Amino acid sequence: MGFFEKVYNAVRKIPKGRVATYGQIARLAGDPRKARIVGWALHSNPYKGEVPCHRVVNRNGNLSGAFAFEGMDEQKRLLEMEGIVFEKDGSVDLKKYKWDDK
DNA sequence: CTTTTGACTGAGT
DNA sequence: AACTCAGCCAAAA
Repeated sequence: MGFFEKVYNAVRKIPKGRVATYGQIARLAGDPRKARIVGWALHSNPYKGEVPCHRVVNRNGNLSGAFAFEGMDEQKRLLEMEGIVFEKDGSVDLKKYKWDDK
C-alpha cells in the first residue's frame, strides 16, 4: 500500500465532528515527516467525495482555505454541519475538536 | 535530467 | 507570542 492510500484511509477514519492535522495524518500513515505529502495527497484528491478532506487542518487549526472542493465556504459549511464551531479568525479550536486518536 | 513549489511541522530566535 | 529557518519529499515545469 502506498503512502497516499494510507493517507486516504486515515482521513476516512476521522470521526464526524472532529478534525485532524496533517502531521497527525502523516503519523497514522507511518511517516510523521511527510506532512507535506499528505497535503499533496489530498490536493490530488483522487477519492474526491469519499475522503473528508474538509476535516484536515494544519497545526494552527486553519482550514486549507484557498481552493478545495466546491470552494472554501463549502468546506467551512461542511464542518459546521458536523458541529464544529469556528473562531472569529476562521480557525477551529483544536483543544476541543482535534481528533483524539490512539 | 534539474529546479521549483507547496493543503506542513517543529525547533530556534 | 510572532517570525524565521531548515528538513522533508512528491508532482509539475
